Amino acid sequence: MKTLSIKDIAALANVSITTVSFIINGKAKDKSISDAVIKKVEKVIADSGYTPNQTARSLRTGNSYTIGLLVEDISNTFFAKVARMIEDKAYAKGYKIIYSSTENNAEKAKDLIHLFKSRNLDAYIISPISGIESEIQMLLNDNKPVIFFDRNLPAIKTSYVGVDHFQACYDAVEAFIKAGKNKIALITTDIKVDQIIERHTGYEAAIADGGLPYDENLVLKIPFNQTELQTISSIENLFLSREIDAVLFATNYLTLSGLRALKNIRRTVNEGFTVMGYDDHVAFELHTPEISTVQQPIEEISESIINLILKELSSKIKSEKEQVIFPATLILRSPH
Amino acid sequence: MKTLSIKDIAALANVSITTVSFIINGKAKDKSISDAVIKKVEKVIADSGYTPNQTARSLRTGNSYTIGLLVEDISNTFFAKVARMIEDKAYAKGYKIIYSSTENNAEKAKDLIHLFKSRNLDAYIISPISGIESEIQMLLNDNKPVIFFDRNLPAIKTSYVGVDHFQACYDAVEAFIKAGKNKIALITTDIKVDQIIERHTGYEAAIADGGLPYDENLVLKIPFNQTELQTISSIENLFLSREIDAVLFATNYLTLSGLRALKNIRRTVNEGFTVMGYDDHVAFELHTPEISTVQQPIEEISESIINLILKELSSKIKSEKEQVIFPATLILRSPH
DNA sequence: TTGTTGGAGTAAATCGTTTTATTAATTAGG
DNA sequence: CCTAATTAATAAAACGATTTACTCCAACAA
Repeated sequence: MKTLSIKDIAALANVSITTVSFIINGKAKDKSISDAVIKKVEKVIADSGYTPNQTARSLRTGNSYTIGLLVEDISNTFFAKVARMIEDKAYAKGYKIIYSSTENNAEKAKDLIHLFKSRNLDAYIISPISGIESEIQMLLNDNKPVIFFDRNLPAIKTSYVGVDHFQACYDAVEAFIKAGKNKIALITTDIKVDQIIERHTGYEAAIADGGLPYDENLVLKIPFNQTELQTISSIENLFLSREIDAVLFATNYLTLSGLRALKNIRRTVNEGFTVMGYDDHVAFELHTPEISTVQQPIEEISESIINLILKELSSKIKSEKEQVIFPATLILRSPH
Repeated sequence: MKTLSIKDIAALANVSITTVSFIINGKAKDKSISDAVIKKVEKVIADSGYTPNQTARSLRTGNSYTIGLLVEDISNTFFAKVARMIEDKAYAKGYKIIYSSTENNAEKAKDLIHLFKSRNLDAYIISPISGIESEIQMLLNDNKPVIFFDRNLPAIKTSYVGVDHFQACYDAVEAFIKAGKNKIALITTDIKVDQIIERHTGYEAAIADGGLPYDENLVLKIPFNQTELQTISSIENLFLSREIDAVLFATNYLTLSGLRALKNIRRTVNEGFTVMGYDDHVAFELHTPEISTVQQPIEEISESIINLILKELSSKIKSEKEQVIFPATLILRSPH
């Protein structure tokens, strides 16, 4: 039994294709189709289990009820959680998600954007990397909503949902200082995007405001493309070579590498050596002792993203771009 | 500047649409198009940055170079990792992934399958639940490859990639017994699928073979739809009310709940009370002491899934269905 | 000379919808 | 009674590709 088309339904109901189409799309009243015909066609559709071919629809109308999600790595817990929440909310409105991981590689990202474009996606949710500006601009010229999150591309004028990382890091360091720490390390990456740089400047500002000297030996910038083993050993090295009483990690995966490093060198977290992670992770909570962390409000972020998209999609006129910045929350656990 | 169509390319190159299509699809030689024309058209395409509209292609050819992935929850680390690996391998072959989470809800899953079908997906990777048999059969009748993984649906004859959970649990319990344990608990869920039931029978068999009495009070079946807080308290209850010297968890998330429960009741894992988790998780490795676990070979599973799909897609004739079962590995950590 | 073959390319049908005209029949207005 | 407006429905074009079936011409054989 091959799948039915609108033609078959029209034949079965003894009406024209047009009539069926109007009924499917809820335009029957508008186009003054009689109630009797509506009922008849609806019955045929229900009995046959017909569903319209989305591809044909998409070709004709130019939209696909599909939203593209482009992140660095979908298996990263932060992105996976955002993906899940976005999916839920999109599903409720009849939208599906198609995703890909850019691996922080501009070439791959550009390629993916072209692929997405050729599929008539209705909107894009992107955690961008520099080097893809012109493809993003292409999407915007196409009048497709593009929402950045997690990271921004200042050269592009589009909506952005993010977190105030400056303040988050400032608060984290300030908490350390209030707890009497004065040899505070920062472990971050060398990726040159605002959202990472802000974390560094937040750290610097809090150090300065706390009256501590800025010691560049306490700041470790991990090269992005290095293996985790290399990262762990750089961190071990820092911990063994410098006197440190508190450490702030600037990303989730660096925190995990840091905890591995601590385990390797058998240094325990306690009143004399406290740790602050970034983004929450079950491992922080189950760690002994529990690990404090800077928590991004994932649910709010996801909700905000999907709301912005739905707003843009539903308004005919070009809606203006918004910048939504959420505060992060300090989750302070045991020794702090 | 609106996007170009094959028509525009044909006009720019002064040839017919047909010729352009043949060239794009590498059929030029076959259809005896002259080298000069091929070169000319290729130049026009390169200069204009034209990419064929995938939706139109899909409508005409009936396939979409898109694979659907349906799992219980994409934010679960196991599924997120599988998703990522599948995505990588699919991308290398020009396929994209579209995913959704079923939330273990048959109605939602059926709905999603219809949605997917109306989008002409080329193949489906599904961690199934019972109640969706007829929709799966519909896909198979349509001649679309469907690969089950993680869970199977015995009523449906299609390829399955999974793990020998019976043996995994048998081995885990056997290891406990060899270490001198004799009050071994099992914490599992009440979902009635083979892959969960096997874990129980593996446990039972090892208990029996080890000469221990089967004590049903040591087996806790957590209802699927209960909140995590409820789960944690049931587990605490078990630990407090029974004398237990070892515990095997049957799923990843139950292990995490179990570790939370242990933390709450301040019971530490040591020689007298050992724990075995399911699926690996950073939290197990960073736990103090480290938590042993039953590890599914995620990379092999993903690779196997994608290979099966590509094989089915490339062979014109109906390829036969395969059952691929991998062994799990016991990762034994500190006190064991 | 005629007929066949192969090379080089194209016109038109098709995929399954949506949407814009258009038609035919009925009703209302003057 | 004639025209205009409304109701109820449809035919056909369009979306952007792929693919089948042609055409046209030159070369070659008999």
